[in-house]
This record gives sequence, structure tokens and C-alpha cells, in this order.
Amino acid sequence: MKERGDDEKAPRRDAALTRQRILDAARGEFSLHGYSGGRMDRIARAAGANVQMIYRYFGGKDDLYLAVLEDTYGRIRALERQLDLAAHPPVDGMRRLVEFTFDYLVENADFVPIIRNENVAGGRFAKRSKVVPNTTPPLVAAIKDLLERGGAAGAFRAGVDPMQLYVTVLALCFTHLSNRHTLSVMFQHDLGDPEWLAQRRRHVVEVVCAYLTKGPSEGRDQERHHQPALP
Amino acid sequence: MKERGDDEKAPRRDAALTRQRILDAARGEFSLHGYSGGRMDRIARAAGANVQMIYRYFGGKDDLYLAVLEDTYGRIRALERQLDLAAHPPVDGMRRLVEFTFDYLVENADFVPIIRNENVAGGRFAKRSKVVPNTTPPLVAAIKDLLERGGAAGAFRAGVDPMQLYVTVLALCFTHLSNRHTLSVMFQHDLGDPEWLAQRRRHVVEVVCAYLTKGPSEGRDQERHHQPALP
Amino acid sequence: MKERGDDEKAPRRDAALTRQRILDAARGEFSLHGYSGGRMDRIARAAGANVQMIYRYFGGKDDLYLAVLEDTYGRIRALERQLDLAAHPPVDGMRRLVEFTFDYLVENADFVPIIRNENVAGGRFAKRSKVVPNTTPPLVAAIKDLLERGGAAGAFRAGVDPMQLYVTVLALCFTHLSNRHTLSVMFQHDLGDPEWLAQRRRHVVEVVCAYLTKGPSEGRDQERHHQPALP
Amino acid sequence: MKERGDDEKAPRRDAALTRQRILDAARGEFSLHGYSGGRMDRIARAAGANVQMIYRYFGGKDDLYLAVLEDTYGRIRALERQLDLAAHPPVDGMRRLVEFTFDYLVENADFVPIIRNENVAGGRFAKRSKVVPNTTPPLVAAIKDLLERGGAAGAFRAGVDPMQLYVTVLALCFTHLSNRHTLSVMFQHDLGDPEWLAQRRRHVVEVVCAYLTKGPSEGRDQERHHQPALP
DNA sequence: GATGAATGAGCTTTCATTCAT
DNA sequence: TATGAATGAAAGCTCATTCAT
Repeated sequence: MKERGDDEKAPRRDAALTRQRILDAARGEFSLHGYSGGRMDRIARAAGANVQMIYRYFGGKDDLYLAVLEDTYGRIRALERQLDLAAHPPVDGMRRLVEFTFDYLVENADFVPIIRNENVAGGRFAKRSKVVPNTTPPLVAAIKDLLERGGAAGAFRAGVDPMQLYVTVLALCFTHLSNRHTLSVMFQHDLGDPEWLAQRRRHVVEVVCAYLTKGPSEGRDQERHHQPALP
Repeated sequence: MKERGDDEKAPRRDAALTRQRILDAARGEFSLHGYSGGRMDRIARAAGANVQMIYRYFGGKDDLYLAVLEDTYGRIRALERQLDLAAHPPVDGMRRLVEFTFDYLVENADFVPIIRNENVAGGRFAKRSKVVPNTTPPLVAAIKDLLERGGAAGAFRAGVDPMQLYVTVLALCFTHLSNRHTLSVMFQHDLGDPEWLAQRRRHVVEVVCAYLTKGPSEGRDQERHHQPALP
Repeated sequence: MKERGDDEKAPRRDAALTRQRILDAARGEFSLHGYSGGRMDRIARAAGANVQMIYRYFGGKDDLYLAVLEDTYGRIRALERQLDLAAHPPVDGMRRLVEFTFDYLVENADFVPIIRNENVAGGRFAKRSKVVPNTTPPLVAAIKDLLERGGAAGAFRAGVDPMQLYVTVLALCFTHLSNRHTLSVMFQHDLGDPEWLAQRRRHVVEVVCAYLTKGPSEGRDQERHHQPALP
Repeated sequence: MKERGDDEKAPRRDAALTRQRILDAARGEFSLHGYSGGRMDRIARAAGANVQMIYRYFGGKDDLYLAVLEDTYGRIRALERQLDLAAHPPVDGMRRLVEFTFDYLVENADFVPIIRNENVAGGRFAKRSKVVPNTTPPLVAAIKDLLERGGAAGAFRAGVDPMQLYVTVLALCFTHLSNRHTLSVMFQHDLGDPEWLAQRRRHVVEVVCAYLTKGPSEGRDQERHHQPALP
């Protein structure tokens, strides 16, 4: 029944392209539904392929998901390197980092859900990955360099831990997106609202800068309150 | 495996108890696997009941999940009210709030995953709930009161938005837990480590206090950088 | 917690009444949904009782269904006996029987579904019943008597089989009710329409009377056509 | 149990064949057990397939059932058209229709249960179908043509409603099959007995012909009894 | 007599995955 | 390379039925 011409030599479709379309579709699917909620056939359909192609190109759901995860980390780390923080004065560099992180998470709407969903999965796939741990040290080093230069110049307080600082920056840029739905219900206000996001961007930059540029609170206060807050 | 004391007088057929056991088991299950990953039979087994009891007492997976979610919000909001922030001086009250939030999220290990998973589910259930939006306004009011009293006394900077501040507090206490797995792989360091948590607690309190007690940066800087950070 | 007076001697409820309410509810349920589609809890709720009462009074779903079935046959046979066909002239008696059957099936809307559903169940319960076969012979005898008196008087054709005749009467009164839904869709006309029912009542009586009062077609024709109608 | 010839060349993987086997198996299952009593896994097993194939080819239980129902109506209506009633003299044509209907229902043992079960289901699926109402008008038209030609020729009584007549024909051919089980118990005689069926075939033809060829009863009788039998 | 608690078995449906072409 | 056919495993949910008070 199927009529086929004899010019069947040409590749039906471009393999690399198909692979990429699958990867993109998978990112969208997993960001929307997480690992266990993600459906292979939806990915296939969205990619204009069929399920078996996914198995051919990626091996299975696990491998596909891992590919998406590593791609996600690879992208942001590459752009961060392009910030070239070492070439900027400390205050300026720090602001660049915060603003970049804030903007990247807003503009790349898949990032937050993908990371969040990987944590739902218990980091099962991140642990298996080599990309994730290997691309982080350069980032930490860049932050450390900023903090040390800032500290030496008297612009920043001394003794700030780069890891703590990065977690804080990420937290401030991440949570209103990762928890957008619950927070929107709580506050009865859409946190995706551009107005609100612009306001938050200023707030976040200010929080980080205030912390870094203010002298530390007097030590006596520090420990006085370090106790379980609840009786 | 089943440890049975000889005080087996406790009634096996106690509806309220069974219901509670199911709710507890469901909280554990949904916190570990999310809504779509959560399994009814695992919940039943963990509760020492069987699946049909869940349907009897809760109606279905949706309703059970919603019960868990509302219970989760109900608990933390109730404890927050007990902080009695209005009775404390502003700086002290704010510290209490931050420390309480930090500690509660650490000590109630289900809270973060439950909230995170609800966001994975797109806030589908939170939107359906009356508990979630109704219990938030008192919290916002308490924060607003602290900020206004602090501002009037010159202890806090002026014009801080209560909602932004709460999102910041939550973010600083939430992300190292919600993203613990990926961050632990990134930094090759377990963020559940008590040492690290203690360090972070001090850091978080300091970040919030530094922000509130420092005069705002000069306005000129504010807008100069308000632009897409990426070319 | 439960406050009970000391006049607790009086029977909580009337057993016979409860039993009857269950039976009525079951008739409604089984007539609507058949045996396998019938739900015990719906019956209990409709009877204002609970499921366990059904087990107490009837034993189980099977026994309850059988009770409904026997009750159904018992009612119509009892009313047929009251027609007292032996006391009427043949044509009149036959007309009474047809009209009674037609009207009874219309007015007792549960009859047709119950009988139909029992046939869906393969007559499984009717076979187990003593009521069903035992109440039929008097009916056959009454019809036989009408036919013989009519034949002797020349009013009816001779040699009519009472069983064939009863099946015909039942068929003519039964099918537009038992097949009401499919026929209504086929003809795009509601066969429950009172107008249509009145028209059918006249038609049915006429068909039966015409058959009985007309001399038989010439025998030669009879066998000529007894062949598979399709080539 | 499985009889396999040595001509096992037939492709196991033939979609159309599998689909057909499923449809046939479903017809058998639904005719035996009705919609709600019908079991998907029994159908799959009977079709030599597995349950998922049913979902693949038909979508679900509802759709499968509807396919069976429409197929059932499609078949009989197609054969009725082949009777070519317009080409026969009225009496002959009518006899052909009655005999065809009688024989088809006997020989296609699934037809009666399928239709009966659809009525148990309240015509839920027939209402959703386009096949059922669309294939009926030609049949009505053919009957109308016979009646008019017969009336004009003086062979048939005048003013017979085609719809009433068809319902009567169907009823006379349907009820001893649809109610076979209860009637067999009532009369303590198997109505599936070929002897009895042959006798009924003659009876049914005679009833219809007698009605059509006999002049209507005198009007006085008609209305005298036309009253609501019950107040 | 009446009722809440509990259960075993089964049903429809879905999903990731593999086979054969 | 690409695709239709087929399947094992499980998930959510329901139902008739029994236990214990």
C-alpha cells in the first residue's frame, strides 16, 4: 500500500536535529511535571517524534532526564563564566552576579522547575552526574575572589563564606519563582507580575549589598539568641 | 518486625486514631514523593491501615493530599501566632521571626518538601484551599507592625514592604533545605550537616538584620543597574 | 457521650417495616441498574437503613435480588387471578387480559426492567425460585379456558396454543417498554409519550383480536414460506 | 485447547485483524454480561490479545461498547436493505420482512442481548450514536411503502402506522428470545427448543398477516374499551 | 436491632518499555 | 532511520461482605 519512490537514499530526518528536539521537549515536559509526572509519549509528541526514538537516542526515561539536567546546569554555568567577574571591581561584580542570577532565572523559566524537581527526586540524578559537581568550583572561586578583593579594600565586611553567600543569592532569586504558586495564593497576589518582579529585583540587590557593605553586628547579639526559638 | 507491647488494650478500631495515622503517613509519603509520585498503598501500609480506609476517611488521593497541605500550613501559622511579635521590640521581634522560621523548617522536615511539591503541582490544591489564603494576613500584619515600629524608632530603614521581607526570610530559610540535594552535589558538602546549618542560621539572621538596620544605598546606584544583565 | 434515656425498651425501629423499605429500595435499584449494576449501599441509603441491615434481613445481594424477583412475579399473578377471566365471555375476557397486561406494565414501571434484568442474568435467580413456575399454571389454564370457549362458540379460530398466545400478548405489551430507549432513538420519538402509548394500546388489542377472530390463512401458504429468508 | 493448524503463516501482528478479534470478543462479552457486567480482561483473553490493545484500538470501555452497538445496528439494517421490499408485492414483502426478522434474531444470537443490554444501560450509548437514528428511516420508508401499496390494492387494512407495525414485528420476534430464561422457567419449557421456535415462527407470521389482512373491528368495540383502566 | 470499622478481591486505566518490520 | 504492534507491571478506585460493639 505504501508507495515509496526509489530516491529513498536521503536520510529521512536529521538525527542530531531530532535528538535536540527531543531534548527540548523533555526539558519542557520535566519542568512542567517533574520526573515521575513526565510522560514519554507527551515528550515524543511535542518533539514531533515517537517514543521509540527517545529510546534509540537516549536509552530510557532516566537517561533522558539526566541529559536534561546536565544541559540545564551546563547552560547557566557557561553564562556565569562569561560574566568575567574577575575583571570587575568587587561591588560592581557582586551586583552583576546577583542581577544575572535574578534575570536568568526569570528569563529561563525551565531552570527553576528542573532544579526543583531534581530535588524532589532526592538528587538521584545529580549524584550520578559528573557535570554538576565539576562546573561549580569555578563559580565558587570567582565569588571568593570578589569577597577577598572587597574585604581587602574595606568595601565588604570580612570573613564572608562564599558558599553561604552563593546560597543566599540563589535563595533570594529562586524562591519567589519556585514557590510562586503557593506564595501567590498566600498573598493573593501574582508573583509573576512584572511589576512585582522588578520590585523584588531591587530588593534582592539591596539585601545582598547591605549585608556585604555593612559592618557585622556586634558579637554579643549573635550568640544571645542562638537557641531553639520554641519552648 | 511489629513490636507489640502487652498493653494491647488500645482499641484497634478507633476512627480518629486511624484517620490521624493515615494523615501522618500521607504527609511522609507526599513529602518524599510529591503528589503524583505518592502511592496510596504505601500510605496505607505506613499507617497500618489499608487503602480503602483512606477512601473512607478522606475520599480520594486529591482530598487526602489537600488535607495534608492544609494541615501543614495550619501548623506553622499557629506557631507563628504564638510568637506574639507585637509584644516584642522590633529588632528582637524580627530576630525571633527569622530564628523561628529557620528552626521550624529544620525541625519539621516535612514542611519544605510538602510546600515544594505543591508548587510542582502548580499550586493546584493550594488554590482550592481556604486555609492557605485565610491564615496569611495575620502574619503579614504582624510583620508590618514590626517594620513600622522599627521605622518610627529609627532602628529599621523606612519603606520596607512586608511581603518582600517575608519572601526574603522564607527564601533564606528554605532554599538550603529545598535544594539540599543539588546544592550538596554542587558544593560536594552535605547541607544537612548540623555544623553547616548552625553557620547558616547565624548568616541568615545577619543578612536580614543588616538589611533592615542599614540605611538604604544611595538612590543613584539603584537604577543605574536596573537593566537586563545579559547582552 | 451518647445520652440514652432509660425507656430504651421500645424497639428501635419496626423490623418488618425496615425489611419492607429495603425491599422497595432494592426493587428500584435493581430495576434501574440490573443485578450487577445494583449497589448495596445505594439500596441501604434509599431505604434509610445501612448495609448491614440488608445482610441481617436478607442474607446478601443474591438473596435480596431473589426476594425482589419473587415479589415482582407474585404481584402480577395475584392481580391476574383477580381478573376472574372464567366469568367473562371469551372475546371480552381476552380483551380484559390484554388491556390489563398493557396497563399493568405501564403503571408498574419496575416490572419490565426487573424481568428484563433477570434475563440479562441468564435467569439464574428465576431458576432457583419456586414462586415463578408455581404461579404460572393458573394463568395458562385461564387462557386455555378462554380459547376453548371462544373456539367452541366460533368466535375464535381453533387450535391456538395458550402459551404462544400469552407470549404474544406479553411481547406486544413489553417490548415498547423494555426497548423504549433504543426504539426512541431509532424513531426519534419518545415511546413513553402518553399519546403514543394510548395509540399502541389500541393497536395491541386490535392485533390480538384480529388474530383470534380471523379464520386461519390457507394452510398451503403456511409452509411455502418456511425457509431462510435470505439467499 | 488451542487448535493450531500448520498454516501458521498468518501474521500475528495485524492491526485490522486484532481489532476485529477484539470487536468480536467484545460483542460476545457484552451480549452475555451487559455493559457494566462486561469485563475488559475477559474480552482481551477471548480476543487472544491483552487489555492494552483494547485501549489502543478503541480508547476505553465506553468506546468499545459503542463500537459493538453500532456494528450491531449496522449489520441488521444492511441486510434489511438487501431484502429489497419495494420489489415485492405487499403481502409477500411483509412476510419476507417478518420472516427475515424472526430468523435473523434467532441466528444472530448476540443481537437480542446487545439491544436488551443497551436498554438496561438506559440507551446511554445509543443516544450518543449517529448510526442508530440514521439507519432507521429507510426501514420505515420501506414498511410505509408496503402498507400503502397493500392498502391501495385492498389486501391490507388502511391506516396502519408503520412505526407501530415495526414495533409489533420486532416485539413478536424479540420477546421469546430476550425473555427466554424467565419464560422457560414460567412455562417449564425451553423456548430455545427448535421445534418450539418453528411453531412460533408460523404463529408470528400468522399474527401479523391476520392483523393486516383482516378488516378492522367495528368501531363501536374500539372506543368502548378505550379508557384508562385505572383511575 | 443497629452501626462504625475494617478488608479481600477485582476493575478500569495508564505507563514505560520492547519487538518486528 | 523510523514506526506500528504488543506487553508487564502497577496505580487509583470500588464493591460486597464481615467484624466488633
